[in-house]
Amino acid sequence: MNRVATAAAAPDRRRLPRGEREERMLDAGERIFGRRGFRSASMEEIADASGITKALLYQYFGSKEGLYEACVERARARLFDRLEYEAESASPGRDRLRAVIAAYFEFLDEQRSSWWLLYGDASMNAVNDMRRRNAEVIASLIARDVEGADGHLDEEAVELLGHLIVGSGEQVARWWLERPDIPKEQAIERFLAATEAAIGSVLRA
Amino acid sequence: MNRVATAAAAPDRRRLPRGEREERMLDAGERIFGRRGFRSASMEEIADASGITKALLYQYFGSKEGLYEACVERARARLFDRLEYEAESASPGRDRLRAVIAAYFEFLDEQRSSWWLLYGDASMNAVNDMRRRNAEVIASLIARDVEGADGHLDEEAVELLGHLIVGSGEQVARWWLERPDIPKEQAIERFLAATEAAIGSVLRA
Amino acid sequence: MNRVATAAAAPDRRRLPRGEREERMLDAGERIFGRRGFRSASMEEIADASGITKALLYQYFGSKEGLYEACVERARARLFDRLEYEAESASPGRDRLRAVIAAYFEFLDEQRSSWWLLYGDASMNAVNDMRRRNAEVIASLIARDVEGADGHLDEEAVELLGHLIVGSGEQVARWWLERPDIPKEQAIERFLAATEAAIGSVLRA
Amino acid sequence: MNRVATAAAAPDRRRLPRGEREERMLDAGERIFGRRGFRSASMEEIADASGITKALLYQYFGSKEGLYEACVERARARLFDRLEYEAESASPGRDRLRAVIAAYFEFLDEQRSSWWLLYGDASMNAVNDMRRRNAEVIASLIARDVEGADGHLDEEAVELLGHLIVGSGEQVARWWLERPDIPKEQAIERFLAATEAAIGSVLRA
DNA sequence: AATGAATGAGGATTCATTCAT
DNA sequence: TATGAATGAATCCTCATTCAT
Repeated sequence: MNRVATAAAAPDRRRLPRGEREERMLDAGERIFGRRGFRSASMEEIADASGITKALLYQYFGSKEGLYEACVERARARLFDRLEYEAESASPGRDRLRAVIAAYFEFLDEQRSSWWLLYGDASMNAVNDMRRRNAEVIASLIARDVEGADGHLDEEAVELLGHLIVGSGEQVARWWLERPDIPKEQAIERFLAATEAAIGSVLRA
Repeated sequence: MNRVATAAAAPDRRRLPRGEREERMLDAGERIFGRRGFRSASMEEIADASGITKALLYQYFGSKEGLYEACVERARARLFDRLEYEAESASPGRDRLRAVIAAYFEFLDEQRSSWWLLYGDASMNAVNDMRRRNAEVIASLIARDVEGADGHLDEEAVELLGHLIVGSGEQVARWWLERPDIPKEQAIERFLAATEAAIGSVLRA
Repeated sequence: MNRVATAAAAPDRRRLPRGEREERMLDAGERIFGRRGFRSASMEEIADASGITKALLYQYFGSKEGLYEACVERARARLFDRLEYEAESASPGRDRLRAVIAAYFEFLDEQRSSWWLLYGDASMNAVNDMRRRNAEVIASLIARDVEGADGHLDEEAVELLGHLIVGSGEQVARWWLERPDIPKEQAIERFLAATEAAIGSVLRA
Repeated sequence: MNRVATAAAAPDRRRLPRGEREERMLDAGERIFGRRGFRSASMEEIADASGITKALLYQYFGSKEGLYEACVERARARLFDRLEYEAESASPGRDRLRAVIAAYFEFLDEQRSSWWLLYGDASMNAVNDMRRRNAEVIASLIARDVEGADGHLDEEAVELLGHLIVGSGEQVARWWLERPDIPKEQAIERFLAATEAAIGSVLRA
């Protein structure tokens, strides 16, 4: 019964548009995976947390791993959309780098819940793939700036820098998030200084 | 029964001194955890691989987690003993840094099997604890060198550098181990350049 | 698949209403716990005996202890529903007491299989809790009869009587069930005589 | 080394006379079985608690069940030696009954640790056997008193009384030990009144 | 007489996943 | 589309017990 319901008022069950249901599942997944890690999280708990049944989770995402990947992907997109937007908006050079790094720390600060998906379970392929992709994006940002200035470019040096920055960003984030006494601005300036110096030094060599 | 055996050669069954058995269990643990990750590895498989029964594994290490931690600890010790030895042997400054970094890449190259224990499952506390300890060791190495030269020292800057180097070292390792075409010396020089520049730049700021 | 089955007769597999399955699990639990005792009984065996999988047992009862408690509870209810029904039906005084005691021996005689759940594993909390509750019920039956007659009442004396009767009933049952040569009526009359005398003597004191 | 030691000063290891070692094992068994129940208690824990090795436990008692039975037996002896001593010392009739019951409550009060062995795990044969033996002892005490007075005797009535008293004594003990506010004397008087009345009423019938 | 190393077997519990409805 | 009932397969861990020394 309750079939003909005004779309707006229907309080909780049934008849959510596909997109919205999906979003809720991802929210729950993010929360639970974040809390427990991939292996320890159970589909049961995720289903409960999103208020739908396990069977539906499988209909939407196929498997636990599928759901996990979708969660990681969404979290990554949230971060990188922002970083790329900052990169576009700022003028090249040091300012652009600062803008991107600042946005990164901003993100960490705001989205503590989802950060785990980005750095969490290193044993998952999805996480390592993401690290690789992130390194590539960073490498290409570097390449663009440098190319502009100079014209030629050592591909592999830039690649190494991409990974180096991804790794340092990850561990510095882990550290900073547990040190609430360190002011964000200080962390940003130092990370910026280190990164800029590293890039310069490697590319100049 | 009691087949006539030369006391020395009796290969593996029964009555080994505690230390030796322990070593074999850790070997097996390292191998299997490395192959499968913490959660997917089963105590059964590890027991089989070390030629003993699960029960004995529990008698020695108390729990799966206990065994895992012992494995991580041993692998870490192998690495850091070496790094610290190099740090002692070399003269301060750039040479010392190069010696340590070179030893690090050497280790990666030789001990692919155990590297996973160091960087493997970020969801395990043991791994994160290890990252923290490693960052502290690195920070104190930096501090020693810098103090010598100058006398005062920004504690938190050095701390950040410790974590930054741990993180970049981890991800650069991950990358380099999958790129057999990149010569070790090149990787070392670039990582050295980046690291030295980062240290200098952060401490000078 | 889906062998042509008359909807009604399909004997046991798949898709039973919750209540019915539950009942069958409890039957099996009662049988197996009764045979082996709590600790020696295995969930495996109980699952097999009820024709389902262990997992379902856990879905319904949460744990072995949960299942055990449910079994004890059901057996206790079977007994006490009957005793209380008899107590209501009979007229106060000696007749009521005889009716209740007779019903108790009747129950013992008919439900040998479930009696173990009531007196079985004294080390289980569930059993001790049950003894306490039974003592309370008996105490309140006594209290009602006596109050009617007289008006005032020593609470603690009645409490002691409740426990005394629970204990003697338990052990006399244990004894009588192993002495098939003792006629039920004789046992009833003697237990009645003892109980009535005990009540009178304690309350009069 | 340390072979020729003065018997008195040898601090802890080796060279305990058999009897004393055995006593320590039984002490530990009593403590641990009492705390955990038969099935949950582990030989490991008992060995640790008595400061000797599991293997020795097996050498002395053969099996876990053997050890348990020895513990039960010793505890039972402690109680019944006392009860029988009281029975001998007192003059026949009501005084004797009171003396025995008083000694019983005394024992409960003093030996809370061992009481569990007497009433503990109803699923163990040893406990049920003991209940039977206790019932027989009590029956024979009753028989002796009554015979003296009168000459003839209904065997089965006395037998029932034995079990009735064992059972009520057990449950009343369970109750009283959890009700520290009930004075011992009151409990004794009431239990005495009930028991005497029960005996009288059954034997007269 | 006493030990510590070692084992075999079993048991509870959990989970991803499927299927009838 | 959505559900709740059901499963099969693993997995960790514990224990009584034995045996070489």
